[in-house]
Amino acid sequence: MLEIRHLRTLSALRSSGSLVRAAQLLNLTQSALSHQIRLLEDRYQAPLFERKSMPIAFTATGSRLLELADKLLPEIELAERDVARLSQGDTGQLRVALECHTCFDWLMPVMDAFRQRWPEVEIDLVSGFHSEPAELLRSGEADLVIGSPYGPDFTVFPLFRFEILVVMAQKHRLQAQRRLAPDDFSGETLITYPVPEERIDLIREVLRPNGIAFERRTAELTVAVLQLVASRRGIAALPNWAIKNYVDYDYVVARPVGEHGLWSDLFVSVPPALQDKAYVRDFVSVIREQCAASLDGIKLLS
Amino acid sequence: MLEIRHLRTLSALRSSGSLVRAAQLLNLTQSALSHQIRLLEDRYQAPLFERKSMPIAFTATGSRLLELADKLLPEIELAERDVARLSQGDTGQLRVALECHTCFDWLMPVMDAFRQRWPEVEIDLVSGFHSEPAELLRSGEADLVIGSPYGPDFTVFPLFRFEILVVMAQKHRLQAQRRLAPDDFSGETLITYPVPEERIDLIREVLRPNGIAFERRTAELTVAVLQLVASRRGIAALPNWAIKNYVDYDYVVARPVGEHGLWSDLFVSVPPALQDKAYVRDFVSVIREQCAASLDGIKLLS
DNA sequence: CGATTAACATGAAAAAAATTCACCATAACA
DNA sequence: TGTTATGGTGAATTTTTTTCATGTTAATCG
Repeated sequence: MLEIRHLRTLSALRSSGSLVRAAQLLNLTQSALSHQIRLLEDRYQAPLFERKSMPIAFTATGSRLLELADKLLPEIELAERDVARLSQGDTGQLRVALECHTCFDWLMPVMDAFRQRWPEVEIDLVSGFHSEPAELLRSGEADLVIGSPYGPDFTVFPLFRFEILVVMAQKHRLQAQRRLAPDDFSGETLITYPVPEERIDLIREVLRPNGIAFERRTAELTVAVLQLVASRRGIAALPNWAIKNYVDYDYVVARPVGEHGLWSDLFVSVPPALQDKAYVRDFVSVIREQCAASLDGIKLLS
Repeated sequence: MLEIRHLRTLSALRSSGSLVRAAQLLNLTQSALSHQIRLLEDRYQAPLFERKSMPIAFTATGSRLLELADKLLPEIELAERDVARLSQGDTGQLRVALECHTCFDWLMPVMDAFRQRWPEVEIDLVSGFHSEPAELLRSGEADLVIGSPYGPDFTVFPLFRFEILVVMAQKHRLQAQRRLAPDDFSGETLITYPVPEERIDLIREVLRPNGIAFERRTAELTVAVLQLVASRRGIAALPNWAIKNYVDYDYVVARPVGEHGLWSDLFVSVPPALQDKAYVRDFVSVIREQCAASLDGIKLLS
């Protein structure tokens, strides 16, 4: 029997273009999806999509089912939100604190989508870059932190993993290196956001453990950081998605760090009292979905 | 997770008014539905309906989900028919033969619904009352027979069980009996359709085994049979649903036969070649659904 | 060109879920 | 006050879904 689950799979398949990534989106294995699709194809006696192409191409049958999914899935989400409102009451507050400046890039569209879905929940950004986000959570000034996981005191929802790349000006002395080693940073000036050193992955994971000497200079905004980099005042370490456009247009050059690159994981942490709120869970889903769709090269967690 | 199955359950629950009958409609046990509903209620933290009332009354949450079901289920059926058409080709022919005259009563609306759903399938009634329906099937003059099961040569789909009641004129000598025994029929005139004796359940199951002597007279149409009964030319044995209105308006009187009543089972038989055709299966579903909804006192089979 | 990687398929095993079975409780009813 | 019909529940069972381990194929790269 056709089930909603199958429609979600089809939909994820289209938006991700491959079984592997659709599986990530759905928190399933690729194998599970393969079986799932095979069952559907058995049932309808017809293939649903062409696997050889990238992205996959849907057949007429597949497209018809996708059309169904497009009609049904939004209705279902709407209904489930209505039901959640009926039983949990509809008012709420969601003061979001950010641990990393760059997250702004994707948070704004996410918040817009969220406001549409939960008009009665007041969502706000807590401008808490200067104090420790965990403190905001503990003190009750924020309801939700996006950044490192603050378990076990708080309930943690995994978001995604992304690579931190080092950006430098065109024709920088390090441009020749395909990948950067710790020693390469000796004597360089690092442009960062104005946060404590331990909050900067490159310093915490690479420079300090290896005792590398470096200069540091700060800027508030991503564009400002990149502007400084481009004008040869130093190099910076930023998430791959945040710099993609600048790299594509040759404004700056990006290089991975170390053998496997420098990766960072992002989580949502909320007080246990909020963990079952439908709007909180929905907020997490919206982040995951939007980021998976719009941010290149990230890997959804768990 | 909410699934289509749950929406079907909700829908069946509304149209049948009780867990027991909804279960019949869905070919499940009452227990399965009870568990299913409990899971939903756990998930949404709210009851979906009031069990104490008859028919059950839905809560706001339940109603919202029903609203969803009403929106989704028709879309799903439409999509699945479209998909079936894509893979099986869309033309087809369905020549239906009837074993029992009274089935006309419900077959017309069913055929109308079917034509709406499968406009490209040519559905027709084979006027085959005079020859043996099984013969029509074997000779290829009909594609589908409604009546007794013609397995194992043909594929059989169960429809429903109904009670055959004996109808008599007001103040008939047998009216005093709550239930009729074989001997009560001695010397009575039985009004039947013009078909062989072995096709008439009352004769085959009750009168002949007990060696009861009786007269017989035939009429083509149900109204004609009832007219003869009402004007005291004899008694007749007819399905409970066929006579309900006449009994309700005191045109005739109905009595069950024997301790447990005389029950008959109805099936659809098709040649194996047609058994997997989506439109055939859909035809069967439409019959089951429409009859369960509109015919009083029937029990869906299997 | 062989090695490596990435994508999807597949059978068996495991896990999870749905369903049935057997039984209980309750209310309506004759 | 039994009788019947309804729905609930835990345990057992069956079915379905998912994972695991592994295979195949095609593309990529040094």
